[in-house]
Amino acid sequence: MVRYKKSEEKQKMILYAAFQAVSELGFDSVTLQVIADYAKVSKGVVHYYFESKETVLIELLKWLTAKIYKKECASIELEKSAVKKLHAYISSAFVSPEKNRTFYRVYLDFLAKASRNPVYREINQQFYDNCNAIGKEIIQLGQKEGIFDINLSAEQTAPKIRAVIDGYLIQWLMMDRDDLHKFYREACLQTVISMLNNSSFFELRK
Amino acid sequence: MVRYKKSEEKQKMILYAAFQAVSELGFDSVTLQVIADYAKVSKGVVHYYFESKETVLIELLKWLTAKIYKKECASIELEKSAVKKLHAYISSAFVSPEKNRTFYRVYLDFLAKASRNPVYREINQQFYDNCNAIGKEIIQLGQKEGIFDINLSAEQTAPKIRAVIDGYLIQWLMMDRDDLHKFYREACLQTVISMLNNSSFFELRK
Amino acid sequence: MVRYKKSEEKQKMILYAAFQAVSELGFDSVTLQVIADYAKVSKGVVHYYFESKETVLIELLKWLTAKIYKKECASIELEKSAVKKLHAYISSAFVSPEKNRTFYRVYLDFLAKASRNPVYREINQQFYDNCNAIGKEIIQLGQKEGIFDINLSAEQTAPKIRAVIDGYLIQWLMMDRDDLHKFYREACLQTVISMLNNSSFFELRK
Amino acid sequence: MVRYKKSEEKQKMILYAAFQAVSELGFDSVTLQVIADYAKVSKGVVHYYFESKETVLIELLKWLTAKIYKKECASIELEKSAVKKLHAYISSAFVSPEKNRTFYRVYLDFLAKASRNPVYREINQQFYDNCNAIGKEIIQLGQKEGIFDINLSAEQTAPKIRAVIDGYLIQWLMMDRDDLHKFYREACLQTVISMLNNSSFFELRK
DNA sequence: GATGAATGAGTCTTCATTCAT
DNA sequence: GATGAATGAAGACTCATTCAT
Repeated sequence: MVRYKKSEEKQKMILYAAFQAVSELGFDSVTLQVIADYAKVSKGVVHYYFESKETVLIELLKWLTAKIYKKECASIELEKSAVKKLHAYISSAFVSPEKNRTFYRVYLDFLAKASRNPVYREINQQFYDNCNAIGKEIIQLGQKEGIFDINLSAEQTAPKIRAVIDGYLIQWLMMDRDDLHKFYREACLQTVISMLNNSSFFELRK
Repeated sequence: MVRYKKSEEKQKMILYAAFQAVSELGFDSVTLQVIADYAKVSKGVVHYYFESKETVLIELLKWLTAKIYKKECASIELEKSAVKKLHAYISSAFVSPEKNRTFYRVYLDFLAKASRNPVYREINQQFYDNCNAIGKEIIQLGQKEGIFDINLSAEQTAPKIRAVIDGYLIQWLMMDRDDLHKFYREACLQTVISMLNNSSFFELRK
Repeated sequence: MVRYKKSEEKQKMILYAAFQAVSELGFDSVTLQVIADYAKVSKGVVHYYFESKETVLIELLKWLTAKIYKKECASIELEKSAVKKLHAYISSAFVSPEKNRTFYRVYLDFLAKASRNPVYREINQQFYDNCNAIGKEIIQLGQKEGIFDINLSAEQTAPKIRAVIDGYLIQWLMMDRDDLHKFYREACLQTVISMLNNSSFFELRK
Repeated sequence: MVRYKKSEEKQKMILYAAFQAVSELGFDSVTLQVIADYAKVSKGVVHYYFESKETVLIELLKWLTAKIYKKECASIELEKSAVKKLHAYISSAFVSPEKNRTFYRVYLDFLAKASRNPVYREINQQFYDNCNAIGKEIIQLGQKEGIFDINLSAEQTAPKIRAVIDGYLIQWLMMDRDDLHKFYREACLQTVISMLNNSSFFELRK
């Protein structure tokens, strides 16, 4: 069957509607009817553009992680120094309470699914890989600049940055306090920087 | 009363069955029939002990987080120094690939729900508070011992420890590689220690 | 899952309701809701007793063909001579306009399905085999009695009897004229008898 | 008009596509999309040439039975004697395993529908009438030739020929064995001949 | 003439919940 | 206390039909 042919635009529209719907209601509670309602189309249209509900969700997550990654890329590209790039990266991750809430709600549903389903895990792995590429770039630049510990393996350290970002953002989401968003962003930045600066210190004192 | 006791035991049994079931299948896919099957009781029994499916899940998460917390408490109590307590705490959090997988799958489902539902959020907050109490105790002890940065607010820093632990464990879960479990535990420990040691450094260089 | 345990009676009731429903509306138009309505139970009950709609239909056809066969068996057992048994067999097949209509409508749906689906074909083959056993018995008895052509292979001739019966009953059904039922029964009987008597004649004149 | 002609051709094409589709999938499973796919046209075209799905099916069956009848007519016209015409008729009915399978699958679906729906029954009646005209012609010729029982009413006997043909072909279809096709054709021929030869015998011995 | 996007009614199926035994 | 039969609401999915282009 020839699908996806013409209106890729409409597909995107449906995905965005699904994103809003999932964010507000959660994976379990989102029905195709709800997605259709959010997209202001009939139920049949969703099926017309996507084979199944599962497909909608999978495409949603591909689209979403790709979008996040692109934004992060764009924001670090504007900066030159490692520290500024790191700032930019983390600021991009902590974009705003509203957007973080919307995204991380969906992302948590996604992670929960990914913990059991290889298809979702694969998509997340792609996201991780992309984020790690960013992390690696920043670490290596910082090492060249002499401000990050030269002994760190960029390869092994990059994932840790993402782990810390996600850890903080998830906790922030759970706190349900928008006013703490800035605090969490700073905390995250601090933790990452201390991680990149001081592993040698840690080794000495261990 | 003996009867009451027996009831309580059976309740626990059902909760444990629900835990296994949710871990394997996820919140969405778990039905009361499945829980009953895991518990080797009839479907009616589950309803006999719990008002509704929702109640089962809520009780499950109360029980689960309480259990995790107790284990963590027990493990740090055995140690005297701050560093050893921290080790014990993190080792307790990174108990084993199998147990971490089982727990964090459920916990992710839980967090996803909690991001929208105040009831679940409340339960998680209790868990966070408990964990933060542990964190605070360790930080303050370390500060007394002179090995942790004295300028850190224990109150504000304790949550960060949990954020880092969860961040690492979630990423580990996504990697689906049991052999990396140890690596993630060490990375987590390093990050936490560098966080506690070096905030002054960070301040200086910023 | 433990199904089919207790109320086999209710299963039969649902099958009978399905039989009536299919006969009146046809396979395509019969929904589980319709079957439930005919059985005067809720829609869920049908699913409780049968895995799927397909299962209902398959069981229906097993049950139906078994029932027809049993009746035919019972009717020929009462007779002693080959001709009388043949009469009984065909009379049993041409039981009454109402019952023939009800059964053959369903049976035609069944045959249509069986022409493409091995599962249904298998069930029909069982029915054919049973009918052929009846035919064989009659033919061999008639040959012993000296009234049927001794040169006929009972094995090869028995299926022909059923083919002729079905051919006539299907045509009768299409005519939609109850008053012709008797005529078709007699025509069927004649054709079968001439088939059993005269193959030698045919050979001679060919 | 050329336009009209083109239309007619396309209609035939769609009907033929529908025929193939129904034969392979059955009435229930055939959708307009499937028919369109088989005909290599868009879904809209089918609706352009036919009012509704039902119309497609009805026209299909008219077209199909007319086609079969024409072929049978053509084949008996080539022969002179009654026996040869009968041979030709039955050979035409038993044209080949492939074609019989294709046709009788559809025809069974058709009969199943006809058993409840007067519209389809009407079309089939037309087919029966046509077939009976052939049968009558053969019988009367045979009676003139002195090889068929002169006491037979051609009017009443002709339908029986078709009943026997259909009975055998349906059973053959159910056996799913192409190698038996020839056997069933011969058996059908024998049965019809014995039917036409020997009714007087039957009367005598009854 | 032809296309295929859009609609929404209708179907199967699942499952939490109720309740008679 | 315990069971599992019964219910029916709700969801995913299909598909004939319509209609703008």
